Amino acid sequence: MSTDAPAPRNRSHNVTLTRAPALADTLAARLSEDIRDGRLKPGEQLPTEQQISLAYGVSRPTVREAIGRLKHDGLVVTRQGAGAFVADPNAASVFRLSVADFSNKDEIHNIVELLMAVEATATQHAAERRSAANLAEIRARLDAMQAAIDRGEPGVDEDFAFHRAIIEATNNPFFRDLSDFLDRRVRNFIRTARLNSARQAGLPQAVQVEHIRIFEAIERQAPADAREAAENHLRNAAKRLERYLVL
Amino acid sequence: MSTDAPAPRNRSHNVTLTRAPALADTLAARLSEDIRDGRLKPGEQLPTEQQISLAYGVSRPTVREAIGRLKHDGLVVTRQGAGAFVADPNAASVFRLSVADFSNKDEIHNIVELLMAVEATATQHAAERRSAANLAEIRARLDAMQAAIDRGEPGVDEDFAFHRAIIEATNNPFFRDLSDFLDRRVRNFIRTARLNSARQAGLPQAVQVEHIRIFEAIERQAPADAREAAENHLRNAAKRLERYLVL
DNA sequence: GTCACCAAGTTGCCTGACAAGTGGAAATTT
DNA sequence: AAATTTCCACTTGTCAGGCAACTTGGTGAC
Repeated sequence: MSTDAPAPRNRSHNVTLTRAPALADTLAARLSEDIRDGRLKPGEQLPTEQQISLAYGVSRPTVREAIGRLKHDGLVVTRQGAGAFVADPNAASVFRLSVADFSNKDEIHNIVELLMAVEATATQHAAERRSAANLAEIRARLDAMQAAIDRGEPGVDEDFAFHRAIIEATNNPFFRDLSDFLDRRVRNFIRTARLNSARQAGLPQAVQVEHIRIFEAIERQAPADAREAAENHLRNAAKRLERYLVL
Repeated sequence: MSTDAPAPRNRSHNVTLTRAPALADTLAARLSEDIRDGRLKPGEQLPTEQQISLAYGVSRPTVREAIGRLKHDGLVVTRQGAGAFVADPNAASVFRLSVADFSNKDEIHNIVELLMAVEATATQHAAERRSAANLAEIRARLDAMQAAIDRGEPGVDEDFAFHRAIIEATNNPFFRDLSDFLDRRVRNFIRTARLNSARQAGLPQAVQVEHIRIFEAIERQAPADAREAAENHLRNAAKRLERYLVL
């Protein structure tokens, strides 16, 4: 009944799926679901490491690794000697956004929607409070983009750098980090989905016209115009994305 | 020179700060910085677990735990038999937003700014595509808020639920999760900072008037009006927050 | 020159053990 | 009997050592 039970031999339980998802990860995912779906309520104590270890047929280090993840994500807090407890969601200080299956069309749509919201507002803020240095940097990126176009290149990197310079001008690290992540995600998707055809035959120049409108609004510090220009640009970009998605 | 070197005895190296930050956490933070600051470049191989173990004077399980965190955050990828490598930031599929020191006034300001951007756009989308069920839920939350006010309560929970019902109507989990996090964070700050005085003497009713404007815009599916009403509400809320912050 | 094979190195996971901290029950005192 | 102290079982944090699975580069056979 106590702790001297013979250690269960369960190597055969190895889930060995293709490209092993790592035991700790699957366990962490399960516990994480238990919390999010309310099977484990805030403040409630988790089973002890040993109990989980027995219940799931994995070793304690593996359980510790899984719980460590949850702790890292702010879902649980542990107190040495006492146990592990489900954290109060109101006090959680870390937000985790996982874009899992990027082949899902809805997911892309939702991501792009969030991207539009963040970048449009960021562009507005940039117009409100860009410094002279910010403006110079943005102009430099715009010129670099034009140079790339003149060389006949699609200029994806220059495009990204232009937007990044604008976001930087918001002087808000949360906008910067989130926008950076979303932007990378979408651009990477476009790249891997081999939609580069979208960047052909005069399209870059059309994009550049929209960039210029954004730049000019930021230059004359007109927030409303900047937002509208950004919204227009993003709307068109989303439209181009949609169009090439169906192909 | 090989692996038979005597295990270093370094229990005295225990950093024992107040409320022990856990060895693995500090190690993960250091490695994480190395990556973010570019001392470790994308694609580059990390030192082996054993090397790190020796270098930092901790055991291999601890190193594993730290690397596990980085893996979880999408900063590194590991290949059994090969090693651990810094992940390509373009391919990173998880975004992590950590709101560390919440006593910092700038940080609050930045968070609120992001919250405003997300919720205003979310409210707009809610007006665009709320279902009848969504609308009913939002109305129920609005009524519950009114009931709380009539009972003379501040109705913070009802307020939160009202906003949550709106966000839910966007039908976009990214908006929902991010907004949920930011909202909780700000409200929790207000609570702990004992600014409840902000919720006195007719203020709830003033807030409710703004809520009603938002609700009506969503009801008649007027996106622009909904956004404007939400922006107005959030601007006022931010103003109230600022005012009570200086006290 | 090409290909199969092997050995060293690395991560993934396990067992067993001890230290540090917690909380409640038992023992002691009032 | 009630209050206080002491102590012990339990839990998490960390360590050591070991084996299995996998990768990679080099070596030898052809």
